[in-house]
Amino acid sequence: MEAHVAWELYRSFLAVLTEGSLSGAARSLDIAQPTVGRHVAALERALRMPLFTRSQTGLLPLESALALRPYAEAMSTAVAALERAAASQGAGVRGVVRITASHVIGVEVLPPILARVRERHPDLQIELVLSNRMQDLLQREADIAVRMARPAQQLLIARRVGQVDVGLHATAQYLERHGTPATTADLHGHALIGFDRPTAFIRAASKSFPLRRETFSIRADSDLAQLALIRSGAGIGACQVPIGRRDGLVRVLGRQYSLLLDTWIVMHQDLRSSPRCRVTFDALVDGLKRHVAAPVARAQGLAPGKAVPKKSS
Amino acid sequence: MEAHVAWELYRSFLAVLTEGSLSGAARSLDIAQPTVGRHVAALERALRMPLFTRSQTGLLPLESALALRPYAEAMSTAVAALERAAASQGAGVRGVVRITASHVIGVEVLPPILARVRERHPDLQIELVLSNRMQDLLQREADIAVRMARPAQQLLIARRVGQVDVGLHATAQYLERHGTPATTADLHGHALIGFDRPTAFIRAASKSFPLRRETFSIRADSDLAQLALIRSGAGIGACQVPIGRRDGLVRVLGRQYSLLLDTWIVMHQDLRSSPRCRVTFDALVDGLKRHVAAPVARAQGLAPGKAVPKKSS
DNA sequence: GCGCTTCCATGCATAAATGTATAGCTGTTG
DNA sequence: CAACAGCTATACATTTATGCATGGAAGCGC
Repeated sequence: MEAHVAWELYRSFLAVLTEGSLSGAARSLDIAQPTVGRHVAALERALRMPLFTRSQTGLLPLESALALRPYAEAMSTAVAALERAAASQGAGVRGVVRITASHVIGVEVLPPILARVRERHPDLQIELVLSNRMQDLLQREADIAVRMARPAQQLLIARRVGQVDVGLHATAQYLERHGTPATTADLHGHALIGFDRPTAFIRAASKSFPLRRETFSIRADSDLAQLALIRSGAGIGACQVPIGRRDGLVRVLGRQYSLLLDTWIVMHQDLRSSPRCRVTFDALVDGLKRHVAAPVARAQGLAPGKAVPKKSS
Repeated sequence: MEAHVAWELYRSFLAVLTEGSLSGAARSLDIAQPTVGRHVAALERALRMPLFTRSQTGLLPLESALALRPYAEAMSTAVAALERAAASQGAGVRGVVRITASHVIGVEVLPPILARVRERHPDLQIELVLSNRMQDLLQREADIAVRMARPAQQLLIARRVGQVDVGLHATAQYLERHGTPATTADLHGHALIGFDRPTAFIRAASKSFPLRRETFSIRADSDLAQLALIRSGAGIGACQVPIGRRDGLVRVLGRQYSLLLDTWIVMHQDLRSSPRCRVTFDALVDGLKRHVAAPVARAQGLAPGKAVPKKSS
């Protein structure tokens, strides 16, 4: 490894890795193809190891290159975060905020909240990254995350917005046709919508009630697909109670099947002083509190208000 | 913010930030001072914001520069990690491993363990980073960490090596001169060695027994200093039981003052396949298990073996 | 098999970044 | 107050990196 490796080389290296060819990398970086080729060659010389096997169809990364890839990606996300921060400098709510959330939250819950923020702050730009892996706040892949677990890192600011209840739901039409199950045993013979391969979350949920792949007659790994299936009357499946309620779904077996998920809004503490993040953070806390707490916890408990229809517990 | 900011500029930016002057940065990067000046100017132009106020005595970073600093540092640590990984490519146990641990562990416990590893693997180089903030594994500031808490990130491999017991200790000479306290009340009047400003760890410990600054007649924030004070017979203070035992210290009030710390060895899972990290990880697990478990848990409990002398509980 | 596209590698003219030398300013020291 | 050491900024020669044009090789579709 030579004295100084120019950081540019790493940028080209990563581009080749993601594009799969010198030409592609050159296009994406808006530089000339020979330049990228020279960068890769220089890097290989500097690190004293081959990184790719050249062919006429592109560059095939060697194991060594793959091993280095995560680090180059870390550089890249750092650059992205820096430039995001730079673009948002100065007072006022402007610039880009990247939010990460689960697919369901991102599709079903966040849009109206974000629309409202944007209306109040037209100079604010929002990027929504939907992903179920949530490890990326420290690396600054996102500025703010909506999570279903208390974050353990002390560099993060976390605000709990409450617990969201997950229960079994179906459409009224489905239940009219197939009957409303009154006990767990009644679920047999129903079209149950569930997961295909278990995720970490499902494994955790299995502690409350046994869940096996074979239990379900309709399987989909995408939460959104499951939700869509429930909505279209395909059967009985799990979804967040506030969403089911909003969409006129009927909750089945009530609190017998209930999974309370802690919900947190999380942000890196460095961003506390950034107006754009501050505002978005507060809006998310507010919006999700409204989504999570008010109608649900009460409908679930004993408080008055519009109760979930046809509760059968 | 302009289309493409050369990554080199960020390197120079960070160097100026840490060195405080263009000339200093140039020296540290081994390039010419005007080059660094041009880099900073180019970056300011690209980001459309001033970053420093120039003076004849150096460059003073503006708030904007300070806000961007963490990101530039993230880039830098990514580069360091990449180059570390690159240097250790190929089979065999060679290259650099960075280990982070608390000051006490790093000074009192790790050296013999690391010496043994190094003897077995002469091509292995070890960097020891002592710090009580432990947030840095994901950012790859270090490859392996010795922690006192279960890590919550799922990208990390963690192995529990047991619980290390922390108790009150003093030298035999001190106790001969001042008497051995038999009850908590007896501690009054003794020279108690403790913290100056409470840390997160101390706040957590306070849940077990009340700790206040005023309790102590000798205060030092450095764990190592406290340990040195105990060793030199200055008074009674807390230290890890295995260390006290090894150094011939006498435990005071035995299990009445006992704080059990879970001890974990943690590594990023990407490094699993790296022989150098693998070997070091295993050696740390083994060495710390030996340090933590064997003599202590037994001496503390009821198993036979060389008991801690003069136990007074 | 022929054209078409896409890829990498090479040679060469040009543009860009770098280093050297130097001037000017500031703060410190005797 | 003069000498000195440290810093930045500028001018200019030179090295270095880049882009462009081109050649050859491989895959794809007709």
